[in-house]
Amino acid sequence: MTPRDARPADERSFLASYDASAFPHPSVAVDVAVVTIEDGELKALLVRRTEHPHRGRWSLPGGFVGMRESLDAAARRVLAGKGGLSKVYLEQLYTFGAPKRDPRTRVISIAYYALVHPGKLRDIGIESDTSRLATLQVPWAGEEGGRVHAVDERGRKLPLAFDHADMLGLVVLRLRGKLDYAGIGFELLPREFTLRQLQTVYETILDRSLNKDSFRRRMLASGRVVPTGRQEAHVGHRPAALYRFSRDV
Amino acid sequence: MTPRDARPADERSFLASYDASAFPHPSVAVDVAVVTIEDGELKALLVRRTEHPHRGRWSLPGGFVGMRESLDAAARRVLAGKGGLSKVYLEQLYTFGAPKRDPRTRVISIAYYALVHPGKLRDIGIESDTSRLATLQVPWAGEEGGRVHAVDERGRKLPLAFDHADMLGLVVLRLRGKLDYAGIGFELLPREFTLRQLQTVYETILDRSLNKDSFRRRMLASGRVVPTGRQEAHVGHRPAALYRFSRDV
DNA sequence: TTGACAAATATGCCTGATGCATATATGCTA
DNA sequence: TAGCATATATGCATCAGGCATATTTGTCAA
Repeated sequence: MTPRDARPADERSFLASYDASAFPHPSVAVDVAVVTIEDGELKALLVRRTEHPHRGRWSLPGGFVGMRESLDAAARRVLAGKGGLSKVYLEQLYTFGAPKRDPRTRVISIAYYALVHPGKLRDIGIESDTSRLATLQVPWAGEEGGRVHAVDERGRKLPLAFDHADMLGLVVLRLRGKLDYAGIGFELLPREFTLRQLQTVYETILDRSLNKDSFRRRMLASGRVVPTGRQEAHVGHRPAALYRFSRDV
Repeated sequence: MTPRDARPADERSFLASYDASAFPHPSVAVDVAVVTIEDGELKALLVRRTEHPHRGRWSLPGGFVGMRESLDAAARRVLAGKGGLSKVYLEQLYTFGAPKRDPRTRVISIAYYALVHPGKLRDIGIESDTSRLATLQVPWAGEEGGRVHAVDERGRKLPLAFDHADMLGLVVLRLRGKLDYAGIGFELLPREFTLRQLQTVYETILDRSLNKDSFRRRMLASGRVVPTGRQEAHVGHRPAALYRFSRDV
């Protein structure tokens, strides 16, 4: 939509008929869930809040949307601010707009999620006092009070600010839904990977074990996975062949 | 996100550290695609714009989001304004925020889609000078210039305002993706329906024909379709059994 | 140098779902 | 009351997924 439909449709100029300052506008922000898989666990990048509200809690990195900036551009700017994450898979997730989600003023937030493989994330030195990679604990699907928890390396729950737990919960559901459909699994792996690594990504996202043989057959038959001719080295057993993702079909 | 992360984290009160009037905010609107299936065609409710910009073009019904109103509530309010569409399936689709999508000022629009069966829509008297049910012509998936067209009953293209063609395109993709997964097909049918009607819904959304026997077996085996014991009447051939949707698996 | 190891890779079979063809049932209409 | 058009039922071939078993191959330790 755009003009106020309820307005009398007389012949004033469109500038006169739409006065942006005539009523208050909400603030618009983006929040970005940077997700990776490490040691068979889903993890997300969290930053500690240093200001009210929810001071001391953990939140997704975010920022306000500039007046001349697209939503995607705002999300990429937030990513760039977090140590140079560029060229990563980024997709809009959902828009959160409960009137009281921020106690200060009305803030509507467009949530995004980015997928990175753990090596890339560790390279840019994420862990610090105000930034960490938190493990996502996903309760059983549809379970009562099935909210996603973020925990530290010792399993202690990290308190999340605002509705960011809802955002992370939606990320998990979206990943499960798009896993087969789109090439999401590959975004969480380095450029070359073994089928075992790919299966671990699938099993982590789906939170269930998969049949090894049929997984292998299905992936090879899909044509989205092509052998590079190389194989792993120094793994203490027969090395697996390395594959890469093929976008075409 | 919420506070300005770049701000110095000193000890001023949070009210002082966040001045909503210090920088301009975009307008926030919702647009709702009311979708139905009639005569084996996907159709959407369009309204004719009576003001600039895109005066005379067709657009999705929409409205601005109130400062104390959730996004879902805003979308339902828009629906209620269109002749009393309540209790319909409504789901957030995607948020469109290109800086120039509205030439007047920055407007960020959260697109929704609603699913209705055609009887319900016809009952409330949709067709008029400024409102109509337009057929969606969906080009072959991934085809060059694969934009969705809205056409009138004679097949003439209706010009769409803003990025509303993109919105309708996304609706179609979303419907295809969620068709098997969620109970979307049933929202486009009356409370009791035949398996043939359900198959037509599936074929219309997927834009391909399905095997009748396996479709029937699959639906009955899914447990989401239960017989009511009743059957159609006066159809000029053997009447089909009537079924209804069962939410519990 | 060689054998044990651990996981990758290969092969075969069973089962269930889907595609397809054919046969039968049934309310409506002329 | 016969014919019609479509629903419903049954049988079979094909294919993908689940599962078990056998073989292959770098690594590491004796």
